[in-house]
Amino acid sequence: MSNREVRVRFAPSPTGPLHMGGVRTALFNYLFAKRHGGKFILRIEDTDQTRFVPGAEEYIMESLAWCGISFDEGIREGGAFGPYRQSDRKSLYKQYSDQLVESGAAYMAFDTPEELETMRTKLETENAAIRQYNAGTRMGMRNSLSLSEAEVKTLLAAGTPYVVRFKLPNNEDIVINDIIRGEVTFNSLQLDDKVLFKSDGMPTYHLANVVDDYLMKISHVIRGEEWLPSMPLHVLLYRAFGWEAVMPEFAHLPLLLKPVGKGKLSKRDGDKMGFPVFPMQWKDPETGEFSRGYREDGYFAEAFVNLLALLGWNSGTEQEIFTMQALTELFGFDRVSKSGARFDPEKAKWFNHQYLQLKTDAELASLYQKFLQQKGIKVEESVLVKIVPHVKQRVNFVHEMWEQSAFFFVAPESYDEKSAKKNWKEQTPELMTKLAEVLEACTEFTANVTETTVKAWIEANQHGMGAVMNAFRLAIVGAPQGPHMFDIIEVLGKTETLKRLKKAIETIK
RNA sequence: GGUCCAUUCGUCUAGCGGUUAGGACACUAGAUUUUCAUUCUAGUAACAGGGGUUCGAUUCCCCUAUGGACUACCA
Repeated sequence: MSNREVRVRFAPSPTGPLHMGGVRTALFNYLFAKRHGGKFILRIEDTDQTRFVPGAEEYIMESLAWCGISFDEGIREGGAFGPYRQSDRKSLYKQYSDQLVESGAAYMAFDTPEELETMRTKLETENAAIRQYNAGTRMGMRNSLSLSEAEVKTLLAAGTPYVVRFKLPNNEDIVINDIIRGEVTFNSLQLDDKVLFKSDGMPTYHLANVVDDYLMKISHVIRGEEWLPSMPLHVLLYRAFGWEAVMPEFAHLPLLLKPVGKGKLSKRDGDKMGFPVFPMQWKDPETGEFSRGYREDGYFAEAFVNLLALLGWNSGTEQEIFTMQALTELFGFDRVSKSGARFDPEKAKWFNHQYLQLKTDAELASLYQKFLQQKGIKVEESVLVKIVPHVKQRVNFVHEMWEQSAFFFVAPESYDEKSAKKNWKEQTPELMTKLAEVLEACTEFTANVTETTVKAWIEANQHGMGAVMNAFRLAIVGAPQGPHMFDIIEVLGKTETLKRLKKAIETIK
């Protein structure tokens, strides 16, 4: 690896919400930058004006901020290499395009979309081996290479729209080193003379990306595997510009695949299988349709980052839980795998479970209180601090604590029929009445004291643990669920406990 | 169709010529238990196939198969 300053960029296109695969690409860039004390840059690639989606740019920045992925330079952060939005750099690209045309590395093409379409279908029906617009076909098209100088002049004078195409070498092997994949070989005949500059006055991704990476002194291009096929074009561009000496190194990340079936992970999979594919909720400005997000679904940002980091990378140890800090110290491409990773929503939940257990009771109480507030339930945080430790290990998300602890806040309105049938026998009301007396007599209503007292009473009278406790649970909780009974009644307090017992005795038949 | 990339338990993965092929998620069983969970213990489960190279291949090479990506005046 060269010893120049590490400068990497995340270059999304603001055409919609950022997919979790995109977040992972950003994450790996960020980790690599931090690991090497380099800079991380956000560059917005919006050269296609027709695909602009309002709010997408903000969404990208907010999602990454939520994840704890920060930029050193970008449209908000500023920096010495700006502007960082390609539409704001528009005036810059034409000269580079012209430079290539002048040097003969590129040419002007006047073909209309219809003509291109005709060529493609013709080549397809002919079953031609090469269907690209390149050395094999370009002389049959209308461009500054096939037309005479006079014809080109006439077309230009008439204001005929044209694009600038890269002139690929004929039948040349291009061998490139990818940090993750090693040596990859392409032949120029299989590539095509890509459009570099569009007739609307904007550069295409290919030109803009190379020019900007050069101007921003990018040292490593880290992006998804879908870009691998255009790597040779980009390398050829660096050569054509004479920038090969400062060309960045390339690393193409494996893709995130669907949990089941074929293909890469898409929005549809999330809808179908009930998991988010976006970091945050997104409202489509056109349709008003909502897509769920990890944040809104109750995932901790740390858990989300952690699970993303392990999709395609591993530490080489058996450790699976990593803080962002730890990741920045350990991350390296030598441990990034080459093959695509199928996303497993079940394991995602497990990660959140792990992070939830790591939170302090006070933190969880505070988060849970916010959730309860939205539900219109007002509970003191001091009470929640007592409840949380009894339910946290049973849940993956803060909101799931509700179903595990609702009975703490609301006395049972009805009683689980199945459990009643099984546990509420003829002599149960009498037994519960006695139990109430035993509890009433407890001077201290802690779990410790009540448990010792009640158990002693059961034993002394040979009542049977199951007979008492199952009915007791039904009376207090209303269903066969929840934590340890004596922990529950300690939180409930003597008065409420006795009240519920009494009501159950009167109600359950 | 073409090009490129990939291929270890169902899934994420460790392995970098000699291992009882390891871990995690999920699953199953047992233990614990006042319910449901948790927890603990145990278990099922993989080198895509075929050729080489080698004393020896999961590991290196080739072919096949399968999967994926790309194949726009989109990124």
